[in-house]
Formats: sequence, structure tokens, C-alpha cells
Amino acid sequence: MARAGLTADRLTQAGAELADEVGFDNVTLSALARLFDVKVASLYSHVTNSHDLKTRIALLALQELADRAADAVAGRAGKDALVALGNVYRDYAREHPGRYAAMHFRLDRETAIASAGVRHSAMTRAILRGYDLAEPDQTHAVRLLGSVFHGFATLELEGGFGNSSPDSQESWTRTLDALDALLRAWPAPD
Amino acid sequence: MARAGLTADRLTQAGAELADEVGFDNVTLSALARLFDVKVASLYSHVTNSHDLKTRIALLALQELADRAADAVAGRAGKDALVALGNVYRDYAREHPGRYAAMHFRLDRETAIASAGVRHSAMTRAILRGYDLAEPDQTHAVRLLGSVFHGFATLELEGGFGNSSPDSQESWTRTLDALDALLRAWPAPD
DNA sequence: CGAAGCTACCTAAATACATTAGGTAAAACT
DNA sequence: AGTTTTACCTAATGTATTTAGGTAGCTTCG
Repeated sequence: MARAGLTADRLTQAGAELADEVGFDNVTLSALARLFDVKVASLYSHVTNSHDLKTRIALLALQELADRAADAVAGRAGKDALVALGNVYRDYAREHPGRYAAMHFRLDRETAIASAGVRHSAMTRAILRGYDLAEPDQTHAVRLLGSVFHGFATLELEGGFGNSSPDSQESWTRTLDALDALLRAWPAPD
Repeated sequence: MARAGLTADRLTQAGAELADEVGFDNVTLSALARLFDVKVASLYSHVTNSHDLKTRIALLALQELADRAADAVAGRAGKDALVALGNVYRDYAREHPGRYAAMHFRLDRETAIASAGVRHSAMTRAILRGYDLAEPDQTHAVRLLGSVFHGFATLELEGGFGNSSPDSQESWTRTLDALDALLRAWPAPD
């Protein structure tokens, strides 16, 4: 009986790939066991349970995306940085829909705080340095950008925009234009 | 043996309430059967399977929210209408998180086309009549508004904004202000 | 190099949900 | 009242999760 050589990391990685193929909700320990040609119970030596596996996939995705984002915004500022960051989010969601969904798996507070999730808001805040926003407006803008990026990616993925004209790429470009214009002329409260 | 008096509608309604309590993903036929003190197999006389039940809950939510939205925007225009529509979405997500999640259950194309989902985009388009946007910009704006509403509601629900200052109500108000300003001064493409 | 210990993987069993096939009794209709 | 319809049932199968306890392969150290 040769061993399969499983580790938590290999399971997480395989789980992430599986998520992209069949959807995050359909990532099961059973499916992973089949993949590695191993009995299900054996996986419990590596992850504590199904929830643990999903948490690990979520953390993987958060980190992967944070890395990409950091890379994309490095050396850019203003609209250039905004577009780069937005594209990283949208492209990741399209290339890795399962991992993207995994990122919104509910983490307990400690795990969330220790996760790469914090880097995401930090980076969004960073690109706002190219615009002239003082607190608390900066925080409002961070939340708005997060909402648009996440909302657009989600709706586009689930086909909420239809597949008719104008195509969603066009809408995305114009959305980024609009956000840039908005941030340059951020309105005072009414 | 007195009968429970089940119908597809009663199951759907109970399923929607259950979704709000335990989350849409945790709505199971088993749980519903327990609720009505009936054997699980009995439910298959009323819904064809679990997927069917979830579809029905999704349709219920879409319709319920479309009704509320229609009510809210009636007799309003411009920013007034924008704020009303935005609030309907956000409030529904907070009051009925399970149903809100249900709305994004993937429907097959026919079902989606026959659903109240189409009323949603129609209403968003309607409030844009208060702003001066010609096609295809109007479609881009519809998609942007959808993204912001959905993204904000989702992130707020899952605690993505933290519970620190400034509170999310404040960000929401400012987001609506920002959208209004943006729509009034919609930028031309670069 | 061989014994000791660690651990990766196993079998077995309990629990839960989804689904189908085929039966019985309550309601509805004539 | 008799017949049809149907709401609900029992029984059985398949799949996923999880725990308890065992065995064989790898590592380590005398």
C-alpha cells in the first residue's frame, strides 16, 4: 500500500481547483478523497473537518488575490491604480469562480483578522491616496469601491447582466471611468 | 391520521422563513418536514426535489422585493427615487438575509426570464429617467447601480465592513449621495 | 542496521439529507 | 354511497460527514 502523500496544503490546493470546476458549494471531502484515491476518513488526519477545509480554501484565495492585487498596483497611482486593482478582482473572479466564492466563506473573527483580508482593504485605501479624500470619506470610498468590485464581479459571474449588448466588458470600462470621475469630484454630504 | 394540509406555496413560504433564520444553504427538505411534522418523502408530492424548492423560494424573494421596490419608487423621481430603491434593497437584505441570498440562486434561463427578476432591471432603468442618460450609457448605469446595491448589501451582511466607525449607515448615505452626483454628471468615455 | 515510535491511511459504524417505488387512508366528486 | 383522487406513509438506496480504533509504511535513533 503506497501512500498518497497528502498534506493539508495539497488538499487545500486540490480543493481550490475543484471549487473552480464544480463550484465552492460542491467541494466535499468525499470528492477530494475520490480525487486522491483515498478513503474519506483518511482526510481527517490532515484537516479537522469540512468547515476547516473550506476555511483553508478561503484563506488561500484571499492571499492569492491579495498577492495579485499588490503586484498590480505596485508603481501605479490614480486612475491607473484604480483600473489595475479593479481588473485584478474581476479577472480573478472570472478565472477562478470557485476561489472567488470561497473568499466570502464566513470566517470566525480571529481567522479573519489574521487573514489576507486585511491587506485588501489596505490596498483599496492605498489607491485612494491618488485622490484627495480625508477621513471619514476615505473609509466611505473604500466601502463603495469594495461594493462595486464585488457586486459587479458577482452579477457578471451569475449572468445577471444577460449576454446581450452592450457586452459587460464595455460596462466594466465605463464603470471604472465613472468611479474615477466620482473620486476626483467626491461630493460633500447633503 | 389528520393531514397537515401542505401545498407547494406553504412549503415555499415556510422555506423562506427558515432561510431567514438558518441561512438559505441550510434550508433542507428534512428540516421542512420536521417543521410540519411530516415524513420527508411526503414533500415530494408538492415539490419535485430540493432544487425545485429553492427555485420557488428564489422566485418568491424576487417577487416580494420587486413589489416593495415598485411601491417605493412610485411617485418619486431623481435622487428621491434612487434613495428609495437603494433602501428597499438594503433593508430587504437586512430583514430577510435568507431570501436575499435565495434571489441569487441560479435559475435556468426560462425560469429567470419568467421571473420577477426582469422587473428589477426595469425599475432601475425607470429611476434613471430622472437623469439625463441615453443608451448605451443607461445600460451601463443600470449595471453599476445593481453592482453597488448588491455589493453593499452583501458585504454589509457578511460583516465585511467591520463594526467599527464610521458605521455602515453613514457609508450607505454617502454612497447614495455619490451615486446621485455621479449620475448627474455621468462622464463620457475616455 | 534493526528496533521503536510516529503517522498516514485503513475498516467499521453512526448520523443526516435526498430521492424513488409502491402502499393506505382521507378527502373530493359523482 | 361508491369511486376517484391525492396527501401522506413505509421501505429502501445512495451519498456526505464524522468518530473510534486498528495496521502498515516511514523515520529516527541506539
